[in-house]
Amino acid sequence: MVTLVSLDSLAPTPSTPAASSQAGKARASVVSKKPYDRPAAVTKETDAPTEHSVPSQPLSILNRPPPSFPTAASERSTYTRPEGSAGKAKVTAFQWKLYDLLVTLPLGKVSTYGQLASLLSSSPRAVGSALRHNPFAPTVPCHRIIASTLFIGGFNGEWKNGEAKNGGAFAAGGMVSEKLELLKREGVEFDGKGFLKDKGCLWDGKAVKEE
DNA sequence: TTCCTGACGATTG
DNA sequence: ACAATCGCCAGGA
Repeated sequence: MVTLVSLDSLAPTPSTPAASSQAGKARASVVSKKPYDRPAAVTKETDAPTEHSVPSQPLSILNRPPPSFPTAASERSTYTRPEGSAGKAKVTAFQWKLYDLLVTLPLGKVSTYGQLASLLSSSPRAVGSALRHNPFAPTVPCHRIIASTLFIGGFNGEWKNGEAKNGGAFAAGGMVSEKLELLKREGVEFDGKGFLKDKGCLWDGKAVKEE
């Protein structure tokens, strides 16, 4: 059993909403140059963090009973995402496929967007997109997915970019902190810059048989 | 339908 | 070693 440590230190801040918004999406109607989508520089366009009217959902996924993951087709056909969660109400076929794959990822291991994409004959971007809409966390362990660089990556909509690179301390945001904590409990640790310590924790891609 | 945006990854400068 | 581009493909508007 998992004894949940109290995560009082987690999710203390309302977090800066900056990154998730379209940072510098220069409305490229004429596509000669695409502004790359990395929210590297924090633009202060969105400066209305004061409200955050989302007390309905506790910030910590860890303090919430794990949602059940429907496996029967009949249940899936009627399933709708809870209000407030990202994405459309209906879970798409691709997403079910991805979630099915994810639940075979062994505890104590991590995978990458690229690896999942490869296994599904899709693209890493599509995988990331589907993961961010995962309504079944942490039952469907999207927290075990990191970037191919072994960087911790994102969680629950937040993405901590390579700010770790600058030698500066890697300051994970609230949600990413939870991802780190979840993984830590599973025996997967990251260094001070947000990179996976032990490459041995990488998944070999083989599903676990549940006999 | 068409267009455009992403929790990415590999290449190129 | 970095930073900026390009390609990918699934979803949403």
